[in-house]
Amino acid sequence: MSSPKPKERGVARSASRSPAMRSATPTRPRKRADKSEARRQAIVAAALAEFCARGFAATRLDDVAKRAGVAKGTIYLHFRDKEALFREIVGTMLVPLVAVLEAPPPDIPIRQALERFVDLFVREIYATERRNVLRLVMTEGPRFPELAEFYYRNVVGRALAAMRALLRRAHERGELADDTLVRFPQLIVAPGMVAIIWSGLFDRFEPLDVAAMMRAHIAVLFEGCAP
Amino acid sequence: MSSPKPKERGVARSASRSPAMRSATPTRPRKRADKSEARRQAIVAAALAEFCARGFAATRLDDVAKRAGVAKGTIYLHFRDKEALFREIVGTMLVPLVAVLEAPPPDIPIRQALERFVDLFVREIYATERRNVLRLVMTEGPRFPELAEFYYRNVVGRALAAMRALLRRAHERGELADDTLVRFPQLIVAPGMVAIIWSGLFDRFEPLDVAAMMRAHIAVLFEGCAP
DNA sequence: ATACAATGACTGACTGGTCAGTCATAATTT
DNA sequence: AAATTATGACTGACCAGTCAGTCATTGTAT
Repeated sequence: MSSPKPKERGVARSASRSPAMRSATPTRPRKRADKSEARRQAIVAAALAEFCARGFAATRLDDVAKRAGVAKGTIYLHFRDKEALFREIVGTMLVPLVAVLEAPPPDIPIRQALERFVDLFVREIYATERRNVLRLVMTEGPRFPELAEFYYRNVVGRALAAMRALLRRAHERGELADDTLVRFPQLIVAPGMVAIIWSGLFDRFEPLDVAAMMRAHIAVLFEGCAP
Repeated sequence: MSSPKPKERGVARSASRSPAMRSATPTRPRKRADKSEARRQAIVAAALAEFCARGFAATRLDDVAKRAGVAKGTIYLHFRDKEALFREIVGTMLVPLVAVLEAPPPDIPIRQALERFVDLFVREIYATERRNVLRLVMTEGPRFPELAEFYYRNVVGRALAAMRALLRRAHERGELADDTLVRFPQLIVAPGMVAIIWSGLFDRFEPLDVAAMMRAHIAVLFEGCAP
């Protein structure tokens, strides 16, 4: 938190464009900054892979550097230390998605809204690297209290609040029999979380069709399982 | 698997009794072996706490020894290495519970059976150290393929199979509208898993009443959430 | 019963290897 | 040439695992 060595650029990076923009083709523009940014991306990608495979403590920065095709010292030009690199990864990749959840409430039946949510989850999280990021948060969170707090404030808390608002509106409109789901919005996402854990542990023994399971879940929630 | 140094005693320990049994009170018997066993227990308990708090890679055996009130070398008299100690812990604490699940199927309505299951989960897992063991498996499993396999074969797979059998019987008896839950028994336990993760990450921000949530879950499953 | 010897559980300083983070030097860009 | 960026050998801390030595307990002899 003290030494200002690596400028620890905030989230808004790669936005500016040098005012004295060279007249060269804009498709291969400023050499220096671009290469630097590309390296940064390579490091982030490599680190994500290594952290996912080994966890925070067991990941070696030598391996990250090798995978990124970069010398170890280069990592320290972009990130203050191992933890900063870790935080960059887990703090960056999921936040944008929350905004989608918080978007103006579509005026459709609640069941349809939940089905859209399931689609979004499968498509934008489960089928992408974000799934691994989520798993990282679940597995490393207990050892990084600030990370857990960040996630509660910026991801989980907000997502759950949006979900709750959606459900409450539906309840008020008479689309839900009671307020159970409003009180426990976790019940909606639980199968998704379990699927993420399952995929990391047991998929090789018994693969799980997440999309089917989550659709089935919504169906049971609405229709009940009694005959 | 090779050097026979720590005798790696199997499950059946503390069974034998020296033939030349001393006539002293049987309530405070053989001093040496008892102390040894007590130490072993202390090490296991200390290791469980440390592994839960820091994860496998970041746990120091020096700390385990200190917490157990024992010298580091002593650990190696009881366990071949750090991993053997880890496996002892996670491989021991949950298996016995599975037998309960596989017990002769009680002849009660499926909903009641599931409510019993929820009770069992809350009482015997969530409210005990076993919750932390389960979390350890979820968080460290991806890095210990044999551990994941052991768990699939001896815990998760068996528990899910028992659950599936229970649900299938209910379906055949006409107590369930379709086979959704038979195909995805994970849907029954999902809220429990989420609760375990939640407790490690977010309980300090927003505590979660697991028992209430799981009861609500069963209720929604059976009654549906439509008005 | 008392003394003496054998046992082996326990100890903790030590070793060898690993790895995060540094910095003098080299390469590249301007 | 000056400035910026990248490199990788190096350092020092850290830690799993070892082993020679200690001593309480147990067994044996007097």
